[in-house]
Amino acid sequence: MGVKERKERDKLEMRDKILQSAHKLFLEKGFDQISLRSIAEAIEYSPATIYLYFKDKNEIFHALHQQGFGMLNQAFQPLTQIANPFERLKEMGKAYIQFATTNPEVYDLLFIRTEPMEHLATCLDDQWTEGDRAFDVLLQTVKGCQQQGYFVGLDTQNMSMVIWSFIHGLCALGISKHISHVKEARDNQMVIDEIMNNTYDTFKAMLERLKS
Amino acid sequence: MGVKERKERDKLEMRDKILQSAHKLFLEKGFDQISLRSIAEAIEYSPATIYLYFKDKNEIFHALHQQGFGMLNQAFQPLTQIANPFERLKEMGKAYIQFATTNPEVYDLLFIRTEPMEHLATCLDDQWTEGDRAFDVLLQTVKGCQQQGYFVGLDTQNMSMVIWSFIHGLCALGISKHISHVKEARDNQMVIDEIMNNTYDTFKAMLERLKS
DNA sequence: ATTTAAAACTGAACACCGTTTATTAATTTT
DNA sequence: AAAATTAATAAACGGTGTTCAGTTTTAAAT
Repeated sequence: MGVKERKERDKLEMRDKILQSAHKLFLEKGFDQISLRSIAEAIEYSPATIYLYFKDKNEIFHALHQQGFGMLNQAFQPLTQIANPFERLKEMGKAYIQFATTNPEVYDLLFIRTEPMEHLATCLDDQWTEGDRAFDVLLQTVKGCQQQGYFVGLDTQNMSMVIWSFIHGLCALGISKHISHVKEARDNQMVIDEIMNNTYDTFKAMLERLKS
Repeated sequence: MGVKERKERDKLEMRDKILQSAHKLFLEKGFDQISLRSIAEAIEYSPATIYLYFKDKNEIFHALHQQGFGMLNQAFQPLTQIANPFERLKEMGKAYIQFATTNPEVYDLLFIRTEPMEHLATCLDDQWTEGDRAFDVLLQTVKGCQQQGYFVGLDTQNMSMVIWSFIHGLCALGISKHISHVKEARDNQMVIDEIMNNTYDTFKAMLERLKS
């Protein structure tokens, strides 16, 4: 009777087991240190077995990608409470940076690595729904700010892109070890965080001045 | 007599030959499609030979990294002619975006990939001189802008970081195929360029407003 | 000119990687 | 109990970066 159902459950369980192991290895060793073989070993199955549940490695990473977006959305959840759009915008940036610095590998997967995007492009149903949704949240917030006199005369979409570009650029540089110039010190994570915070504070100060 | 000198010349020539082949393959096939074996084949030597001239693959990429900075500096060369710092700043951004979109693989190597930075970290003499220098150019330009009434009251270094973060973020998103939301269209390079230009125009408009 | 020392180069191997296929083992259906 | 279906795997394929014991080429010394 319920044998078919059980099999489906088993299938999903196995998928999940694979993903969990992948996620764990991913956090421990970073993106390009994970191999199908290491995942297979972790779940105590042969490497070939994984191919019964996933088309290829990219599909696994795409699944992790979606999972990562779940984490990001969760981090953004509390912000919906903030009624004032400009305050919300500022807190969004803070939360975004916080997310990126505490989950650098995940951020890398979500916004820097091209593999998940490339896999997406092969999916026929080619669209980055998670990305679209997240960007729309930003868009609405910016629109709210404009209704309160910020950024007037500037296109909402372009302004949102400016903000996203800045925040992403800051996080990307921070994560990828490309901030070393700013002489204060080198390679010390504490210091990099400090630079990122200072930079973000300055950006906020800029935005403040754009109120008419 | 001059045999030692000739040998040294030969050694450098070989290094250069390897680098040239690497650079060519790099432009043709992209970063992670280059293998030492393909480089070896291109120069018609055995893979093992390469290890007589480079410690490992990362050292090759670090050399390409430096070479890429040479290209970037060259692209920035004409800008020194522009006396007005704010005009120069705006053209710098334009040139930077131009460079990134026409040489995406090089940009990727210079500012996104972590491998060259990681190799650098193992170099004892650990410092990113090329990066430092380029950032200093930006810093001086921002300082010039401030002397003309722009961004007053904002820290020069932080302001420079804001600008670099924005431009880098824009380029990184453009290159890495993460711009697809902005609904106008999908995956069309023309459109991505357009979005980048619009975003940059908006950023410039923002900066314009920050004159006291 | 011949031997010797050194430098340049390479074939073959090692330990990995993602992926495919033929085969075996387990389970469900008949 | 037999047949059919499903699940799992061992083994192989073609690829990767890297190492090292040898060979070949070159220069120096005799």
